[in-house]
Amino acid sequence: GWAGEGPGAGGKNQHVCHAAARLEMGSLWEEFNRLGTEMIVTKAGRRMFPTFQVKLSGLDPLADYVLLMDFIPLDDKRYRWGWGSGGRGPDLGVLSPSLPRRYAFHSSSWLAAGRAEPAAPGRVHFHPDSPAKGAQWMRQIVSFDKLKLTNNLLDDNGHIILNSMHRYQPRFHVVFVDPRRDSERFAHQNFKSFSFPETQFMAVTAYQNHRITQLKIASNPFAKGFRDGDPEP
Amino acid sequence: GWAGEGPGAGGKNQHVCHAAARLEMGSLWEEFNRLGTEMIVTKAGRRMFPTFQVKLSGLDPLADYVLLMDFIPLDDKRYRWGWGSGGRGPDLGVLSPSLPRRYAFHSSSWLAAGRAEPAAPGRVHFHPDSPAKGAQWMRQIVSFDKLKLTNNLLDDNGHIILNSMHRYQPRFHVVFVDPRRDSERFAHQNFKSFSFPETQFMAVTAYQNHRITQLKIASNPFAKGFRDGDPEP
DNA sequence: CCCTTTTCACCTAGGTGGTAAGAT
DNA sequence: ATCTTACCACCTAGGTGAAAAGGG
Repeated sequence: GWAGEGPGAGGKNQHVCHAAARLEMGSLWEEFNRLGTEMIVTKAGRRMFPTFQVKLSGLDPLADYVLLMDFIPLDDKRYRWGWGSGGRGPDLGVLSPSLPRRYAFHSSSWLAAGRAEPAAPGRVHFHPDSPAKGAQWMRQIVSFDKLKLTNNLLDDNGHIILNSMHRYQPRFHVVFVDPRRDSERFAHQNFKSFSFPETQFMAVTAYQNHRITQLKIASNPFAKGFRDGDPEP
Repeated sequence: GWAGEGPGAGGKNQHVCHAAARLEMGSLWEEFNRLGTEMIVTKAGRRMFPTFQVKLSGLDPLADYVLLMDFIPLDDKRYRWGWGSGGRGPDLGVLSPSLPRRYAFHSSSWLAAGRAEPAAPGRVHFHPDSPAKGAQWMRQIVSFDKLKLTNNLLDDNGHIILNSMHRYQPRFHVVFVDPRRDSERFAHQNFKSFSFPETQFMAVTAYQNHRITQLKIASNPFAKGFRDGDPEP
C-alpha cells in the first residue's frame, strides 16, 4: 500500500512534497504481520527478511536525494513469549492493548513483561547509493538489503542497534539535498517520511513463534536448506 | 609506483592538480607484466585479474569527484600467439618493436599479424561509488572490481568492449565535479589522468601463454580449485 | 588451423535456521 | 526458566580455468 507521513504535509519543499513510496512485497509483509513479524538481531548484524523495498515516484528527476531508514520503538514495553503463568514475580500476563488478539497461537503469545530498556542512540541507515538523482531512485525498486540489525550496544559496524524483545516500526525518509548555502535552516522542510504499519516487528535473538519460522523458511531463498516436502514454485 | 599524466600538468584546476594515485599490488602487476599480461574477454563480461586498485591522495577532502577508467589501444596491430612459420599468407612473424623480447617463451610468442580491427566506441567505466567526496576516496583503497571486459560489440550491460588479440593500456581518471554554472567550459581543466605501464595487457578469449595461466591460478583466490601440490601462504 | 563459445567442477563470499552450550 | 551466543550444514550468488564443441 501507499503510506504518507503522519502530520499534515504542509510547509514542505517542492522537491519532496509530491514524493510517494509504495512498499514492495506488500502481501508477504502482511502475511508475516498477521502472525506477528519477528526479526533476528545478532552481535554481528543480521539482515531483515522480508527486505524493506520501495518504489518511488514524484521526485524531481534532476535533483539530488538521500534515502535513509530508522527504527522507532512502538511502545515502552519489554515482551516475553510464553503463557502467563510462567511467572517469577509480578508478571501479570496481560496482553498489550496494541498487540492484536491474533498474535496468540497454540497456548503461547507475546506478553508485556515490564518497561522497555533505555533506548539506544537511535542510529540511521543511509541507502548506500545516496546521494543520487531522483531519476536514478525512481528508475527501479530501491532495496535496503544491506541494512543489518544488531543487539550489540557497542557495535562499530554502523548497524542498526535494537533491543531484543522490543517492538519497532521501520521508517523511511526521502531527503532533498538542498544546494542553497544555509540549507540547514530549511532542513525540516527538505525531507518526507513514510511509515508502513505492516512492517512493524518484534526484535528477537531466536524465533519464538514457530509459524514465523516456517514462513521465513518457506519464503527466504537463503533458508531453502530447511524446507522439506513438496516444492512450491 | 606513481604515475602522473603524460603532457605537462599545466592549466589544471586546483582541485585536481595535486591529485596523486599509487597503484596497489604493484609487484603482482609487474610479475604478470614480465610474462606479458593477458586478460580474458567474454560475451557476458569478465573481471580483470589483477584488479585495478589505487590509493589516492592530494584531493580536496570536501570536494566531489568522479572516478573512472577507460582503455586505449597500445598500437594499431592485431596479434597471434605461435611460432612464425604457421602462416597463411603475408604473416611475417615479426615481433612488434613495442613488445619486449622477454615476451617469447618456449618457442612461442606474440607476433604481429596485421592491422587492428576498427576500434569499438570506447566506453568508460565509472566507479560505482561516484560521485563522492575527496575524503571518502582517500580513506581507503579504491578498487575497480566491478569492471568487466567483453568482446561483444553489441553489449548492453555497460561493460568495457575490447577486441581480442589486441593490446590495451588501462587509464584512470580523477574528475572534479565543478559546481560552477557553465562548468563544461572548464572540463579540460577539471580532470587528471593516470597511466600505469605495468597494467597493459593483451585481450584474449583463452589464455595463450601457459605461464600466465599458472600465475593467475597461483594468485587469484577464485582459481584455487586448479592449484595442485604445495600450499604457499 | 586458429579463435570463440559453452558448459562444468571447484572455488570464494556470505545469508539461513538448527542446535547445543553459555549466561543471567 | 529464559534469553543469548557460537558453531554448523546447507543454501544463494557469482568468479575461476579446463575441456570440449562450434565457427570461419
